[in-house]
Amino acid sequence: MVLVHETPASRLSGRIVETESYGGEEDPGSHAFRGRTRRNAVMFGPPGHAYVYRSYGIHACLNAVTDDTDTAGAVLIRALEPLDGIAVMEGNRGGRGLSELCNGPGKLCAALSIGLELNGTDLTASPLWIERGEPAGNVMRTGRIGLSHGADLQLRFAVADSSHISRKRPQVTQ
DNA sequence: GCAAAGATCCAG
DNA sequence: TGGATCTTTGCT
Repeated sequence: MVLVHETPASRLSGRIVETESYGGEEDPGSHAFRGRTRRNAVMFGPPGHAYVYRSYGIHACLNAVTDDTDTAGAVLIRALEPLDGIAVMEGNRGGRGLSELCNGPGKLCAALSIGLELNGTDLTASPLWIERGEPAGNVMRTGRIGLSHGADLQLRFAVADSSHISRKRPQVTQ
């Protein structure tokens, strides 16, 4: 799968190499765990929309809403392998190495100029969308990262041989 | 109204 | 290893 953000200046895209999935009230690690709130309202909306939230007051993180209306569920995009607009991404990220451009949820949003103004946008009718790319290679399944609850659930998926994922040797491999 | 924690990142 | 930095949330 390939994430594309078409900006007025350039086309920015990258192959999705790492994701985590989040559920609803049954998932203690999800923003939707305690029900619908102002921030996570998009997760309860129709699928195919972008859920962008602010993390630690500084970073933006991008999710794709997956479950049907009134059922919370989303996939967090955690890392990309840069494809189009690499020079622009390096500029957005302050001139980092290629493997440092998008190897984290906050980083890839900075690189692709994805901000909170894109929260709730329809991924099928906006400058931001996801399209089918080459099939992923060796996909490993591990525990989710950075959570204080539900981190033991094996809901993180990453391409094992990619050099663009956030962590090389995770806790558990399949 | 106030306090605390958070799906992170970077520098030292 | 800890600081930056600020919004959302829940409790008083």
